[in-house]
Amino acid sequence: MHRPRIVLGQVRRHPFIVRLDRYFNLSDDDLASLWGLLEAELIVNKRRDLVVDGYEFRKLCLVESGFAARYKLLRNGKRQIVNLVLPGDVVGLPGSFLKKARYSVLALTDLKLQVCSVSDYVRLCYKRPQFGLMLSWMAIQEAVTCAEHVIDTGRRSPTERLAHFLLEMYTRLEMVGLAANQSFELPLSQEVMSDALGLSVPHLNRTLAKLRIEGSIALSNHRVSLTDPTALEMLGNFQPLDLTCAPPALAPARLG
Amino acid sequence: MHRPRIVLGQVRRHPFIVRLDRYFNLSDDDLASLWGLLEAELIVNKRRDLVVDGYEFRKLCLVESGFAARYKLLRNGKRQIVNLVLPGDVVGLPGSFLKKARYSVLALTDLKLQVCSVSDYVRLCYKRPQFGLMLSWMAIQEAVTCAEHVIDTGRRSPTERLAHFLLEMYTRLEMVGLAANQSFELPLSQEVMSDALGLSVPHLNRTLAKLRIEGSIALSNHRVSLTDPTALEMLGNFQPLDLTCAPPALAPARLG
DNA sequence: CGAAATTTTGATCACGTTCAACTTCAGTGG
DNA sequence: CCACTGAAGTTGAACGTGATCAAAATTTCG
Repeated sequence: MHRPRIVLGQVRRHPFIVRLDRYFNLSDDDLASLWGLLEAELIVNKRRDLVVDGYEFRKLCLVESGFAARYKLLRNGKRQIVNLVLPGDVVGLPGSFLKKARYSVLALTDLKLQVCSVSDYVRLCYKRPQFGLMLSWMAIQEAVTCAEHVIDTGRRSPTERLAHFLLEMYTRLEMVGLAANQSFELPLSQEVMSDALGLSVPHLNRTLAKLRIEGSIALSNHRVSLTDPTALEMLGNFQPLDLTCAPPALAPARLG
Repeated sequence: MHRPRIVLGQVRRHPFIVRLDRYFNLSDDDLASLWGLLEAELIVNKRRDLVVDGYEFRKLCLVESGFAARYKLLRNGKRQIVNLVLPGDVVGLPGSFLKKARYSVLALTDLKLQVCSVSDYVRLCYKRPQFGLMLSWMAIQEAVTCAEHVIDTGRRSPTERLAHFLLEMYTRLEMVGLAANQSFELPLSQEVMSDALGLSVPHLNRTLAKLRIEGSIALSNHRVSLTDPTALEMLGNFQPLDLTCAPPALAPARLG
């Protein structure tokens, strides 16, 4: 089987690695091990379902570029988006660890992915324990993002929710170099946003308009500008996600 | 320092171990390693905050018995409960992996806990990689529970939410032997439930009454009986959480 | 037993949904 | 280039749900 040569310099620019490297100081060796697992590079077209609720899925897909949504369709016909998947995120976390996926994942734009199998990854975890910890870190990040989302939909007013959402998008995109100067590209329809925030489309639209009129944000095409971040932070009560750095591999205790 | 002798038979009955053992076949050796990390056994009284939003927390506390709530207090005075912590769950996941905790954890009943430090645990992960995977599994479970909670608060009607919630409680408690025959002890005030489900107390009360009148549930003191589980499952669209079992430690590929 | 917390009930009202129409825009083919 | 089409965004009016506030009933606990 032919394996392309791995160019570490390029790998280090991959948004997933950029994100991980904040918490783990990845050695060239680590990168080589991880990239050695990859089975395929995949392009998925907009509107395609990547993961389907109810079916087994056993891959981890590192998102190099593009947006996706993890969602659930309910009996009553409504849709709830559980989380947006941005560049640097992983598709298949948590779905690949369940006997059958509970959510579907939909490509909101064209997507470029690197794919590896879960079993290969887990095997690597046994050989190099730091990879197990990386998985934990990713899952914890996922859990916290989700927890914040519970608070959004549970107890925040529509305006607060939207403010929080936009700030979350900004910081998550900024982490991977896709946002700067209080401004970023957000290729989501209002229907997607409303299903993420648990609002109706008309009400989301009005809420968006409200923030625009107040001068807190500006929109053009799909570019969002946070023109009054302070006001938004006040509204949304947003706190950036600050995971600790993982302790280094070698136990500092009991040096022999 | 005095360490109590570890009685493995007892450890195996600990709800946390019971829960983990479904996914990992824990050897006596694993149990000994894990129990060797424990620093203290702790009793926390009802109404005490175990973790406080905004403060550093670096412990993992295995809940042997009792109920707690992970919650956030918002600017507007409202409270959202992100997740209920049941016997077998871990307090400090995810809080201990953040620079500062983002949520508080409140004891809803008296609590009995086994405590270990995060850095000790992580150190163990490097020595025995399966512990890193266990942490991943726990975090993934957390993420999925939370995701389900997003759907609840986002797109389910109050009745659906409550049905889903009661079924979730039943299955989580059943996993650790605290529920059977469609019936279980749930020592939560209606205020707690309403803050978990994002409803007002009066409305939760009415919703509870509705399910009672329809004959789907019965309540006495704090014992819940699911008298018509089928109806509830229909309403709540509940799916039990079925994590995969972790692959075994030894890679089946390339035996040398 | 008395005090406090919790549960239950009722009345009112605001917010956000729903449904429908209309506008704007992007893409396509005549 | 414009007409056509379908998707996405915007606006309006009416309705219903669930919040809010208040008070009563009940339970719990010191």
